[in-house]
Formats: sequence, structure tokens, C-alpha cells
Amino acid sequence: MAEIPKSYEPQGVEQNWYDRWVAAGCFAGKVDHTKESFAVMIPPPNVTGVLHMGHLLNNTLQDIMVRRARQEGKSVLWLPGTDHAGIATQTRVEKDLRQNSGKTRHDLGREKFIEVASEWRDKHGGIILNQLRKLGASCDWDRKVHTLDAGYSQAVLQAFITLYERGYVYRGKRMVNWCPVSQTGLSDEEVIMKPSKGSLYKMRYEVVEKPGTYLEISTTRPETIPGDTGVAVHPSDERYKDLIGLHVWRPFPREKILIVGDNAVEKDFGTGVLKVTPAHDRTDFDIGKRHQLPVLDVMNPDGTMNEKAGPLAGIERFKARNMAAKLLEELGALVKIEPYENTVGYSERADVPIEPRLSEQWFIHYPKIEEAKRAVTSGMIKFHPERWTKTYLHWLDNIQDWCVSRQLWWGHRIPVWYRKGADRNDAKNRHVSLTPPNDPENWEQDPDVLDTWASSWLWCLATIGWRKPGETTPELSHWYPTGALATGPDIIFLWVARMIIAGLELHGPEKKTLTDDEIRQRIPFKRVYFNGIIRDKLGRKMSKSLGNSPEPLDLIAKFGADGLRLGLLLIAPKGQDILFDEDHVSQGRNFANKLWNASRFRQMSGPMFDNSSLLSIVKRIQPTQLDDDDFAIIHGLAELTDKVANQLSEHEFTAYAKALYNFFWGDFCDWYVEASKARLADPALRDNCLAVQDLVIRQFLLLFHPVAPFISEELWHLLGYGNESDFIQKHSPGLGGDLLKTLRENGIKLINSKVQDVAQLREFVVAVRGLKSQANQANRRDSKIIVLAKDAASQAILETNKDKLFRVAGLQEMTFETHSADRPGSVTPLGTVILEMGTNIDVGAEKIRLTKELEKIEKAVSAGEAKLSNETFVSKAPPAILDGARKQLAESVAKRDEIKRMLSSLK
RNA sequence: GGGAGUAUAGCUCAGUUGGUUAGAGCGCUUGAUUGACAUUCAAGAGGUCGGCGGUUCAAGUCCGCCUACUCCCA
Repeated sequence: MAEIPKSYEPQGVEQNWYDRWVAAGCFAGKVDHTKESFAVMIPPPNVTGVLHMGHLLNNTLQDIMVRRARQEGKSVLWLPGTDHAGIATQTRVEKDLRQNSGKTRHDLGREKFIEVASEWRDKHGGIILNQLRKLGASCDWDRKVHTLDAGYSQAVLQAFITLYERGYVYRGKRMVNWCPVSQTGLSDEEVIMKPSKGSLYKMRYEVVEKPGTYLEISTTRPETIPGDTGVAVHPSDERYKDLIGLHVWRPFPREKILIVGDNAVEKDFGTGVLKVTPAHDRTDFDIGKRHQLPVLDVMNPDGTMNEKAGPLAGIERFKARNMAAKLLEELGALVKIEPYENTVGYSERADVPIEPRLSEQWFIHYPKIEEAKRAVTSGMIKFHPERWTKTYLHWLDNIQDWCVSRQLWWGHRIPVWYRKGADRNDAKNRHVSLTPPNDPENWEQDPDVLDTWASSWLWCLATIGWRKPGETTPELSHWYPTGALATGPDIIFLWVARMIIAGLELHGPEKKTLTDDEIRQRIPFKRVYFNGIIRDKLGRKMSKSLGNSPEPLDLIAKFGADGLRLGLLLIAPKGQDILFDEDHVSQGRNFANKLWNASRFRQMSGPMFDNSSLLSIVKRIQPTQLDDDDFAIIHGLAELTDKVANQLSEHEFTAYAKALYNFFWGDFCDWYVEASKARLADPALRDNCLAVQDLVIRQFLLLFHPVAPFISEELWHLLGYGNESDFIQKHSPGLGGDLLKTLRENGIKLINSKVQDVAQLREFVVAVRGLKSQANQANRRDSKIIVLAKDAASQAILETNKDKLFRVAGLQEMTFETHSADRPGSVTPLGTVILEMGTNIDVGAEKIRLTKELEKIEKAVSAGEAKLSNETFVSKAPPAILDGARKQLAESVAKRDEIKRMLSSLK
């Protein structure tokens, strides 16, 4: 038994245990069909990313779930991995390339570029996972998966092919969100709507058939004027009805364009006239389609205007906007420019406004929407907090087809070949397969890759071996569906919903509809916990540019991984955003230190005996020597055990952390340990008291382990609960009932009434300390009190616990009186306590205190009286409530009278 | 425009199906501390539970309306 150092120093402890856990294979997921399985798939971080605050919380939650599950004896897998992050990585590598060698990816060519990007990934990709080790994440590192691994890639392509074969994948020319920087199409989910300040340009177009008549039109995007192929008004708009079918002059390049009537036009917006630019706006595209307007694309893929833009050709789109305004002015077509705020879609990765752009893309028509809804509404998948269900359903109700092709090189290349020179939109000219055609010289492969989310939506399947529907692996059949997913609500559509859909469609043979049983087998996870987003203490998002994001590794160094984990949980309200403040996190570190010192105190209080099992500790307890506090603390321990089990299964992580914190610090350290010091000084009682402490600490460590793996493991061994390789994860905390049963079987029966007695005793002590503090005796150890006990039982409690009472309250003498003495005191559940104060009573201060208390209690009395004199209350309230109210009123009245008496004695 | 969330002590938040005198941590005030821990201990101040109305014997909790802020979707 090593001696425990004075204050907890996490660094060495953490490194030591992490290495030993890994060496002993503690995190290895083993397929064992005799045990209940529990798997968690880590939300794969971007390979480009480094650990940030969000990861800390998210992975702490996962670690808590899997560590608890291991303790419960389940067959556990926590699988780590990374995501190739198509756009982010490619952008990053291209940037490096440009800076280092002035080259573009086209200079290198596709193959070479992918080689360079792979090197970049191999160099930077491991960082984030290594950082997670510092946090204590107990992932099965041997099973690490990357979305571009060969097997995983095969699964991704097969999923595409399967969906193609099942008729859910199609290719088409559609309006997509185009990112001019990354030069690729994006899905709707990758577009961030942001309010932006811009201008509203009011201009007028002359009606061709009625010279001198003008239509006033407002637009935020005058640079697209060259692409206008019509103007639209509402067909029932009296102002313009008669003009439908006529033409106006487009100002530049000057050309006749048609006036159409379309219901999509809002009569009340602006002047009620809309310019129609089918190639550059979704609504306009639809209007154009309805009226057969030509589609005129006036922009290049990089966001510059093309040769069809006439005077704007070659100009960058925002410069072109200003230039267009000038041109309008010169032509006398500009009416006015006013400031205007609207929402503009931004590319999530490149953070520039997207361009609606018409292009050939691959789309997935989502399958199994109804089943995806049912999985959640019927509770087969449970969301925590539950309210995200609504968001999820709302999305499914309004779901749009998913644009999955990306004009990038970094990713899974679309497994489609086209016959050279033939019509690509004719399925006969396509070869959709994992392998190229036999006569490759006659074919060319689609140059695009798949959206990264079209690979990560298979995360729960492909990480454990799914390669095609119908085939399985031992891992897949054992761990799928996984137990829980922990992630942020920001990717509920991008990832969570899609994983559900992927599972429902692809984990099994083709079926048009699914039964509940089939849904249950196919869903990727049974629970989803949405953790909050971490913000700074002012509520702002953590960001590099604001510099308000602390470095996670620094925090770990400062507070210890356990302290940080606990600290985060303590400030993380359920599913709500978290305002991060280091001062609050220090609570976690302080608690670790408190636990450390309590253990140290235990060690210093007497020799260590056999702690090797619960039974060996229980056997050391002498039932006859147990006092009120022992009963109360053991009762509390059993209660805590059940509470924790419940909170963890309900994903109430903050409540779990708080329950542990309050029990150990408040009930155990501040009361039980302090109170037991009297007994520890008595050789006859000492060992029994130590046995109870050993029991409490052991059970506490078991409950605490999921959130604070390092310190709990360290103390587990230091205090002799486990030897060398007997890791704490092998031991289940069980339920409160299990604990009590073991005690009972060894002749220890708890007396529940003692719990109440101790609570009253604690209140009594608080009252005494209060009196002493007021009388400037706070630090005296020899105060004297007089007690007017409420009844014989109360007096008995005080007498039985006299030693500890004297110790914790700093008393030397306690006498009981039956008659009211003419001195002020304090009313407690056990009776009135009066402090012997000698001659110097501060009558004024005492009067103020008592008067205040009297006011309070009188309110309670009158409230109670009003309640009880209310006939409907008396007749309708349940007996327990009625009884309680009567009791309480009686107590309040007694207290009031007592205070009144004391007050009058001061006069 | 549609949807969701939040509003409780100076700050950050608990408060389970309505039921004793609404809690915690931090901060603040006062006092302590030479053998577990100052990453500590003790005591104290501080709240008409956002506003208005309703249901009920009983509302922080349920319902309606209003106000403010946050987020998501269009």
C-alpha cells in the first residue's frame, strides 16, 4: 500500500493508467454472444480538424456510456474513426499546394493530387484521435476506421449502386447550390442561411409594345440582368393584367423579353413585378419552365460573368453587381437604390454566398421516409432530449432529393462509366458497378465524387463490416443496431436522419415497406443523445477568429482529464447550449482533489484491512456498533446507486454528476466523516467505522468511474479494492438493493428511521453553529447549550449522538431543561436550543434576527391556517397531503410561539 | 412566414406525474484554519419563479394570450 500524496496530481496518474488499460486490452471490443451487446460509434471528426470544446463534451458522454456498460458486464464496443471531409480537405490541400509550389490540382492531375492529399491526411489525420486519448476516451483503437479505407469505400460505392438498382438514384440537370470557391454543387443541408445587408435596386423596363410605359422592378441582383429572359406578374394583379403577353426591353444586352403571369409572384412584394432569370434562381427556374422561357446562363463556374453577360463579361460577380447598377443609371433605367436586408445562402465550408446553378448532378431520392418517421415516433429510436423529434419529423415532411455528386477529386469516385460519345442520360449508355467495364477504352468514368455525407451515412454499418445488403459479419450481427449515438443537434439532418434512412434501406434485402420488427433490426442505433453546443461565457460560439476557444489540451493539463470531464458535465444543462467558463470547470478539479483527500484521510485514520471485495468489507462490520450515521450514510449510498443507474439510463448526465458531487462532498465528507472523527479516536469503535468508510468509498468509486476514469482507477488500487490487473471496469456497482441484500445477509439491517434522525440532527447542528456565529463563538470548542427537547425521542437522539454533536458543533456541555428559560435561542425539529452566552448578549441584533424569523414563520402559519380552514381543501386533498399540512401547521405554530416567547424575554 | 427552445438568487443553472417554508454551484459578506483537503471549513445576505389572465382545494410546474432573447427551416 503506497502512501497517498498530499494533493491530487493527475498528469502521471492519467498517463500511467491509460497505457495500462490499452496494454491490458481493456477497450477491446470482443464479440461475445453470451453477453448483451452495446456499441457506440464515434461521430467521426474531420481529418482536417483538431480537438475543440465540443469534442470534449461529446466524447466524455460517450465514454461515460461505454465505461458504465463495461462495468455492467456488457459486450462493449466504442469504435473510433475519421471522416475524409471531402471539401474541407481538398480545399486545405489545394491551398497548401498553391502556397508551397504555386500549383493547382490540375497541374498535378487527379492521381497525383490524391496521392498528395492522402499524404496530407496521414500526417494530420491522427492528431485528433490522439488528443482524445488524453481525455481518457476508451475507444477500441485497433478497430479505427477511415471513410476512405478500402473496405469502407467499397461499402460506400455498393450503397450507391444498390440504391441505383433499386431506383432511388438518378442523374439530372437541376438547379443546385453551387459554391464558386470549391467549384462544386452542394446539398441543401450544406448551405447556411445568413441574414446579409445588401441593396435593393429599383429599376424600370420599358414595355416594347407601349413605348413610354415602364414596369418598375426591384432586384437584389442586377448583375443577373443579362440572364433575364422574362418578367413575371401575378395573373390577377389589376395593375399589370393587361400587359401579360407583351414584352419589355431588357436593358443590357438590349433585347425583348416576355411578360408572363405566374402565381408564384407575390403581389405585395415591391412593385409586384419580378424579373425572371431562370439560370440563376430557383423560383425563376420554375417560372421559366412553366412559360417555356429560355434558360440563359451568364456566369462561369468560378463566379465570374461569362461572355453572354455582355458588358459584364469577365467581371467577378460582386463587382459586376456594382457595375450593373452603374450601367442602369447610365441608361436611365435606375429608379433608386435602397438598403435591404435579406437572407443569403452561404457555402458551409468556403463561407461565400452560393450561386443557384443549373448543372448535371446525381441525386438520391430518399427511401423509407415513412419508416424513418415511425422508428422515432414509436420509440424504437429514442431522442434525448425528446423535442428534437419534432425537428426531425419536420425535415422528413419537407424532404427534398439529395444532390450527392461533388465536383471534387478527394472522395469516393462515382462508380458510373458512360459510353464515350453517347447520351449520358440514357441508362443504356451507363455502366454502374464496383468494377469498370470490360472494354474500358470505350467508356469514361464519371469524374465526380460522392458527397462526404454519402459515405458517413453508412457509419454504423460499414465500420463493422457491412459491404452489401444481405451479407453480414460477426461484428455486424452482434453490435448492430448500436446502443446509442451522441452528437450535436446541428447535424441532425446531415447525419443522424440519413443514417437512419441508410440503415432502413440497406441493412437487409429490398423491401418496399417495413414492419416494426424489420425497422427494429435495421435502425442504426436505439438512442440518440443530442448534446448542447459549447459557447463562451457571453454566449458566443467558440471560434478561432474570436479567440474565445480554449485549447482543450491546456484545459486537461490544468484541471486534469477527470476534473475537466466532471466540470463540463456539471455545467452542461440537458440538451441546452453550454456557456463555458473556466471558473466553473474548476469545480470538477476541486472535487477530484476532495475525493483524493478523503481517501487520504481514510488511509491516515487507521490500518487498511481486507478491501478486496464488497463481501470482505461487509464482513468487517460489527452490526452492534453501527450508529445512526452509519445507517444514514449506507442508506444514502444505496439511494445514490439507484439514482445513478436511473440517471445514466435516461441520459441525465448533469443530474448524475450533481448527485455524485452532493453525496460525496455534502453527505459523506462534510457530515459523515466529520461526525465519525469522534469514533475514529476511540480504539474500540475505530475499525468498524473504517469498514463503513471503505464500503462507501468503494461503492462511490464504482459509481464515479464512468465520468472520472483515472482517479477512480487510481484510488481503486491505492485503497486495495483491486490488485494489479483487477481493473475497476470489471466491477459493477449493481443496484441499491444488491448492496442492502449483501448487508442483510451478513446480519446488517438498516433502520430507515435513522435517516430522518440524522437529518434532524444536522439541522440542529446548523442551528447551533448559527447561534455561535452570531455570538462570536464560532470558533470556540467549549460552548454550552441548553436544550428544550421537543419530546423524549428527540432528547434521545441528541444524547445518543452527543459525542459527534459536541465535536462538530464545538460544544462542551449540553443540558436539558423542560421549562422555558428566559433566553433567546433557535427552534429546530428536535427542540429549542439556547446558547449560553455569558453576559454579553447583543440584544439589538438578537431582536432583529428573531423578528425576521417571526415574520417568516407567521406567514407560514397564516398560509397553513387558510389552507386548513378551506373546506374544499380538507375534503378534496389526499389524506397524505392533508396530514402533512396539519403537521406542518402544528410545527409552525409551535415555532412561532417559541420565537414569540424568546422575543418577549428580550424586553 | 413556419417550427422549436429559453425566461427561477448578482451570474450559470436544478426543480421528475401540480402538494410542506423554491434548491445548488460560483460570486458576495462575516468568521475560522499549524495533522485529509485554502483546489478547505462554518455561518449569512440575496428570489412577488418574465407579464397578464384562466383551470384547480392547491400552480414555478397545466392551459391561453403577451413581451424579450436564442436556434432551426423556408
